[in-house]
Amino acid sequence: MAKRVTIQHLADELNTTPSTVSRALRDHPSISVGMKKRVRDLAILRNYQVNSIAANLRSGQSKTIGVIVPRINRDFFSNVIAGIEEVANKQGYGVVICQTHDELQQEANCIEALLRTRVDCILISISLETKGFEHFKKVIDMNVPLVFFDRVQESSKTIRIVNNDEKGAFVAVNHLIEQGYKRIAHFTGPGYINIYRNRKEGYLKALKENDIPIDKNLIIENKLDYQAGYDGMRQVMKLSNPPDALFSSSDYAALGAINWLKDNNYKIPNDFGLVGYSNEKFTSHISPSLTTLDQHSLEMGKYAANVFFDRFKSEDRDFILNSLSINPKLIIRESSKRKRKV
Amino acid sequence: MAKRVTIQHLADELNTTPSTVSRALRDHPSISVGMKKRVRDLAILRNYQVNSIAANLRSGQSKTIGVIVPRINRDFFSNVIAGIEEVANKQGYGVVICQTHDELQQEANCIEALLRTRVDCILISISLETKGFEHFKKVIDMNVPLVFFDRVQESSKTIRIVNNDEKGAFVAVNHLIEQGYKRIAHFTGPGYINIYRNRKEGYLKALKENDIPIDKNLIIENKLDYQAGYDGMRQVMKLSNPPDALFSSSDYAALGAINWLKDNNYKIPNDFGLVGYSNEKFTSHISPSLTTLDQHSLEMGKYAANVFFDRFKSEDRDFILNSLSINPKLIIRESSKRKRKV
DNA sequence: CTGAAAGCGCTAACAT
DNA sequence: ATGTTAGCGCTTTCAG
Repeated sequence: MAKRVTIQHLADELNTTPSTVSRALRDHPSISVGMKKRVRDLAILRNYQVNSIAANLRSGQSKTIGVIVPRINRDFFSNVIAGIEEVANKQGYGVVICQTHDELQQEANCIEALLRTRVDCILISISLETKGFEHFKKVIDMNVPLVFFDRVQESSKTIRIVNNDEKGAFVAVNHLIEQGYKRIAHFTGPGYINIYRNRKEGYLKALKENDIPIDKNLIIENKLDYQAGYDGMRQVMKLSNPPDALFSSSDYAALGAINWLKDNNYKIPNDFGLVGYSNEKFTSHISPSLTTLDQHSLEMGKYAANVFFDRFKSEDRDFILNSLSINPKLIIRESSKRKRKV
Repeated sequence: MAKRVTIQHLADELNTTPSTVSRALRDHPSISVGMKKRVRDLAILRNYQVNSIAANLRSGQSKTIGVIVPRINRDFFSNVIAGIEEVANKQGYGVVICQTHDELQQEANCIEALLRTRVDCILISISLETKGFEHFKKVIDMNVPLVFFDRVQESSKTIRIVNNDEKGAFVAVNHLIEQGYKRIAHFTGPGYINIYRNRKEGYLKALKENDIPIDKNLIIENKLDYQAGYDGMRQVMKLSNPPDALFSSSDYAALGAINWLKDNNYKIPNDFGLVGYSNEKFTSHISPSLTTLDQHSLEMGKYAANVFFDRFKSEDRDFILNSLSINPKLIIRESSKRKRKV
């Protein structure tokens, strides 16, 4: 086991001190170019690697950002993460990712783990099970900046980056109405989660503005995964007065719905129109391709990370807003395009 | 900024010393139950959190495993990661994840970053661009255990966890032949990557054993993403003697192929049969659903992590194998089921 | 059963 | 421009 080479070794070999080596390595202005070169050459030669652990302990910061998401294999989240990484890396920060699998207990575990590793900041999109704020208390107590994105905790004063879900839903449902659909169903998630509640609001608002009566039987709250979508579709289509369109708060549930419709010989978009949410990659590859809302996930990640770097790092900016809202963009595809336009 | 509570604070308040507090917290046998209780109660009361950075510096290990994958938003990789996390967390280890986006430069960056943070082990599936071993040298030099999985570096003596890709491919192609397909095309990736080379071997072997002539025009090497699949399909179908089936080394490329076929009015599986690779979740949701090979991704992750814990941690096991091979499982779905059986 | 003391590798005031 | 010194928070001999 070759012991790892430290700053001390380099100093000894160059007949100088650790401080000089440290400074040389980090391009400190008051070190002569000659010394810098000698130090660096030797560092490379000896295959020296900074020990960030030691550096972090000393400097009191870990130079890493902790990110907590429900699951990493969603395009939405993996793009957000990519955005965070882009900004963080540019600032010399690392990113560590945890997934909660949409479980509250796992979320608490993730927080504990990140706190122990002394991340400088936590960016989080909460799990489906998260209602309370207790497990975030510790983060606040330890003075670790906390930024919520997408699925946020609203009972707190902490910063939030969200989509304008209500507006997105409103635009989506209006689009369906324009295409001539009359009875529009809606798949939604738990009402205590901002995004689902807001999307439902947008849905209701669009119906009202178009004088379409609201039918509670057409609003289904479920897990929003593939199977829930499949089952939900069957459920609403068995009504005496079934819908002719669906606005789903999730692309996965919309996919389930599409497959139920296909299995039962409905023609999309003629018999039935659909709009999903999130612009997951598969939505453009399936047939019919799925109309959906793009949430600018990459940008959302960048914003979230920048909140930390701007708000908590530099005092020179007067960053007073607590909540940043990004407008989603409707991507119209085959599943809802009943009328052809020029 | 409330300064964070340390072991020293607790010691002061209890009129004891840091060593005692440290031991009490870690359930050291030679601390009285009374003391343990007092320490722990106070720790909770004061909201004490170990500073892993300090602990790691002292103990010389970070208790974290570094994982490097091409991209996290593939079901295959995210499942492998889940497997790794499961094993690691059980051992009190954390996991940090890096993605290379299939770029060599990013891969090198990830390695550097993980080395700096002094991860205790690196588990990696290499990028599409990775041919050499140079950037792994440093890992070996620093005595950090290195485990390859799935896409592995074969020119080294390091441990590898792989699928039996050749066998998987062999089984897949045999299945197509059994279903009556006569001319089977193949989409593959760079030949210097084990998985693609081995799958191609399996494909060739199956053809040979069934006395089917090999036609090089039917073997396409591309990026294996959706677009490459779409374009590749067009390319082979324009041949004077086009294929009637495809074995694709990637589910995404197979999806592209399916869509080209649909766009051109081919009927699947009657006119054309397809088999993909990896059992990505979407393969069961599209129509026709895609026959593919499941790689036991979760298990692969567990194996990879356990290699570290068994081989590098405990000396009591004689773990001599350098390469562990897992048999993939053919999942037969609509895209290749031409003959109906009982 | 508990305390004293040293040190992990690095950084940064404070010298010189 | 470089050296001296102290210490980040924890663990771990070694002594009682």
